[in-house]
Amino acid sequence: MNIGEIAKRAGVSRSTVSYALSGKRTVSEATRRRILRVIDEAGYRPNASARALAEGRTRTIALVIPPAGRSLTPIQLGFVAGVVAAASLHELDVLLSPSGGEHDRSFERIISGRRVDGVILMEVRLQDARAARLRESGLPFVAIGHTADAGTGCWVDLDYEGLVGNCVHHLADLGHRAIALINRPQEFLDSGYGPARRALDGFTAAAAARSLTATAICCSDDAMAGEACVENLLAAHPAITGIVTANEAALPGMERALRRLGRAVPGQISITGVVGRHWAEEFHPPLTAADVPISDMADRAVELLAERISSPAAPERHVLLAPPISLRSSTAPPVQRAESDPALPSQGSHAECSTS
Amino acid sequence: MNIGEIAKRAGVSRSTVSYALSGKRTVSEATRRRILRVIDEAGYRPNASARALAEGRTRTIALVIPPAGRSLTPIQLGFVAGVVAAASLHELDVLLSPSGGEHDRSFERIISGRRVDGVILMEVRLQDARAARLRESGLPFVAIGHTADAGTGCWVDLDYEGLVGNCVHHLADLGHRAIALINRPQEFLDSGYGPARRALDGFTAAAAARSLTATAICCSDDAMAGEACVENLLAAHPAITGIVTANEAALPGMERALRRLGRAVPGQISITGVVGRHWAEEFHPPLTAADVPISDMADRAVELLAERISSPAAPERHVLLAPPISLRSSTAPPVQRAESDPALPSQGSHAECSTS
DNA sequence: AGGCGCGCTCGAACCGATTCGACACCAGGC
DNA sequence: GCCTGGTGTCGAATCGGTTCGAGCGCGCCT
Repeated sequence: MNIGEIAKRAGVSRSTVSYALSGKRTVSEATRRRILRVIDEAGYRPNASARALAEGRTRTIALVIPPAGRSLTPIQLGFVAGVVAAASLHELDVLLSPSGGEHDRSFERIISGRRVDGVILMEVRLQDARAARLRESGLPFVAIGHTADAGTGCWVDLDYEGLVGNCVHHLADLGHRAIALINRPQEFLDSGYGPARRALDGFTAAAAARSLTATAICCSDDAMAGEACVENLLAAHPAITGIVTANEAALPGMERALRRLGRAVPGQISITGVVGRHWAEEFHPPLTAADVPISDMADRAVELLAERISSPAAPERHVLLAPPISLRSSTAPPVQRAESDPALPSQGSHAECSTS
Repeated sequence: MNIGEIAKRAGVSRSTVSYALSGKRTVSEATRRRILRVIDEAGYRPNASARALAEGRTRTIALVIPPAGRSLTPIQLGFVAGVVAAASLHELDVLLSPSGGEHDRSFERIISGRRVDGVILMEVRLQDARAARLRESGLPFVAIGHTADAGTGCWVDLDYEGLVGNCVHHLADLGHRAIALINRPQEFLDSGYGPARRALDGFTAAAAARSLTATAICCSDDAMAGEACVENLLAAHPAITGIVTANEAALPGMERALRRLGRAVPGQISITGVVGRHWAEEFHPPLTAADVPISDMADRAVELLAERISSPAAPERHVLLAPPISLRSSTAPPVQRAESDPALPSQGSHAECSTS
């Protein structure tokens, strides 16, 4: 069933059918009605490949995900779902492309075969080969996270530096004097992954500004690493009363370690950070944190891309999101140790216990 | 840069370029070399839309995911990644399609616009409108999970009935006499979601075969629900010593509840079930479970689909996977309560505490 | 009455590939 | 010397749409 068949049945030419459907030229009401009735009866839909060829656009965007071998984190997962949903509202379909290693052929196939009108690039690095390739190809694209040359290209990102800084200030305001950052894995930091780098920068700067004793460590993206991390951290730095985390996957392990060490949250240790809402709410007690606005980011990315596709000459736009800290119940003023008025003996004794 | 331009530069006709590339007719060695050199210099790749139109196939498959609004479970996420990776090996691209609610337009667009050569349908129900639509359209498709009329259509599924049965037998072999099943949410059961239904059937049948006291309950797909679920369960049925779960998302909450109730695993309560490996390993202690072979399932689904696309007349194939139970450390013989030799007084007293 | 403009429709070109039939060329066999 | 068969190449048709230029019929204005 193609447009020619419809035209024949309606007794008009193919072009008239096309115009009746697109509305790009006027078609008399009577003719239009007749054509639409035939189309309806036949259940006709224009062939997407033919239309793409003629129009020069595919109405499809690519979403480039990190190497598929490694399991995606729930935050990335949410992002994928968000992009699909947002694209659906723009009548765009989403082609999923893995990248990295053997899958680069797929990426290359999609780019150079002009299978898509634009690309959303997840988890970009400060130096990113895929971004460079896209720039060279001239295909519109939006990066999630920005590359080292932040001025060029469109991107949507989270202000990790500011957000982590806010967390530090939040702890400092409560009276904490010794704090720690639990960051993403060391290899992310080494390979120039922006969020990890900027989380560290923001942490260091804010801690310095408030004259806090600050310790930053990296932690693999899993619960077991989080558990070990917190144990080592508190053993090496017993004075720490506040923790900022940029690593959501480690949270369940952190919770486990704190419980085993007998450190109450927020009684003895306050925890905050930048994590997905889901993780913040699953934590026990619910985590006071800057919630990563995943679906916001997905919406903005698709919006930026759609805009760029329709007017490629428009200036490149950037979006830097900085969600507020959602107050839940994992932070509180630190326990006063032996100094002024020991008003809370039970908490005090607990604290002594735990440091032994 | 198109095939005509390449032909001109190489001094041959367009068809010769095409044949040199596809190898479907012989081209002299000298000509072929010349053409390839020109292609290489120009960085030419055939336009995917044009090729799709001419060949009548898009070299793309659709992966239909559950309504995107609800967060995907990690198991589904892993499946998406697995399908993308497997498809990449077959030189197929993957178009992601949400389904359900407002997103059905996207599904319809993909199907009737012939954007893809085949479809993989996730999370099918026993009665599934999408499967019916696909059957009607004649597009090859593979379902993950099977519909009520299991004979028709291709599918890949897990033998939930047998697997949950194995878990029951495992507990029975260890000596447990009172067990429970923690299933997927009630609404899944009600809406005819196969895995939930078959898990229940397998549980009931195996428990009856071994004359066990059996309780089956449903539980929402999140940690808080799991926590409440285990608490209520053990309060209502204090005799229970073994739990089988088909709900991986509830595991963290179950762990939390058991710890708070002071029930040691596997000392006082044994736990097993059918869950993704990741979840089994994150559990504390590591969960003895039938690991859902996610990437296996993805591979098989893509393989079946690729086969069906290349030879649509071939008989429809089904794959029912039944992975073995991986022994980790969350199951053990039950504590003997007050009967024969009370060899473990401390555990016994704990048990008394917790039931109070 | 002639000319103009407008509304509607048609035919043909085009997008960029694949594929089929035809043909030129050359070697070998009678 | 002619026919045969195989090899290599070309031109044209085709896939199913979109879009442009042109033409037709009609009413209105001068």
